[in-house]
Amino acid sequence: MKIGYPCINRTIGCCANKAFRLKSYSPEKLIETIRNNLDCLRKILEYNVHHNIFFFRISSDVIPFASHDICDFDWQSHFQQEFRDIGGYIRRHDMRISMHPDQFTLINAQDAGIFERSRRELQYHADFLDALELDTTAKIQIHVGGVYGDRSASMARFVKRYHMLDSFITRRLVIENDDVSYPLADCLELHKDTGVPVLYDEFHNAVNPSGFDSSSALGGVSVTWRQCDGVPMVDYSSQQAGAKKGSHTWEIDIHDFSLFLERIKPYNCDIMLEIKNKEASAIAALAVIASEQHTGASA
DNA sequence: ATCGGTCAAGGGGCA
DNA sequence: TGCCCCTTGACCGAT
Repeated sequence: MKIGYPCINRTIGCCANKAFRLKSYSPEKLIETIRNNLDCLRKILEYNVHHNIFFFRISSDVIPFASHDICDFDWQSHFQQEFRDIGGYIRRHDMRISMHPDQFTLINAQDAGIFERSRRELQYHADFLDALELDTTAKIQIHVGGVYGDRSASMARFVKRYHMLDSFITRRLVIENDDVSYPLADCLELHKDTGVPVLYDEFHNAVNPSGFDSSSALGGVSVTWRQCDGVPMVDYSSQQAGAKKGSHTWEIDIHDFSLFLERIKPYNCDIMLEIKNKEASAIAALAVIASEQHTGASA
């Protein structure tokens, strides 16, 4: 079991997801920004290894505007050496990597143009992971998409569109139960029609449930990940006290996390902590696991 | 130097 | 239909 955090490190003082406004786009600015982001990504990964954190979500913004019309820059060739170095570092340390395109990536969109832009965005993410020469256990996670007033039609459209995607995308694609539209039961249904692995989000399942507790959810998703997909990825967060329902907590609740681990004990998975203080919570979570293993060994 | 509205991209919920 | 919210942090123009 690996523990990870998404995109940003708050300790080391650099930013691997630096972007800029479309209005101020220039090829020079793009190159400079990518160089900064890759340098920082490398530093974050080194920090992670040093702290036994072997799961990381890489920001989609490392290459700003990568799938936008304005960008015709061949970043793969220009930064080939940097990608090889970083990819080699990831593989040497057996790190697990995910990426998460944002909410505008909708493969079940009614509009063909939105689908096409989403397809290009997914292509960028797949190209990125390919440039790092990572195997198919490195995943791209997306939500199912919009409901558009007709859930079954929109799920059918997801299946149809999924089958239109090239295999170099689908071999990395996984879907995640979301907090508003498509709960876990729908994702498992879509797995049946597509074979897409399902990434279980514990917090979304609490906010938008569909009859699964943590344990049965893990049981359900575990069989959707094949050998070539790696062990299931799981997103974990908890509610920020006093904030709007669905707000991610600032700091991991160690007690709640321990209970979660206990409930999913029979299953192996890699856990992504979607918690705002990032690496601090990952380190705290690792301490919990270490102490429980110690307790278990001496019991 | 600091503040805060706004940022490529959509959709959902509510009035 | 139209408006505001989302998740999120940082850009960048206004002051």
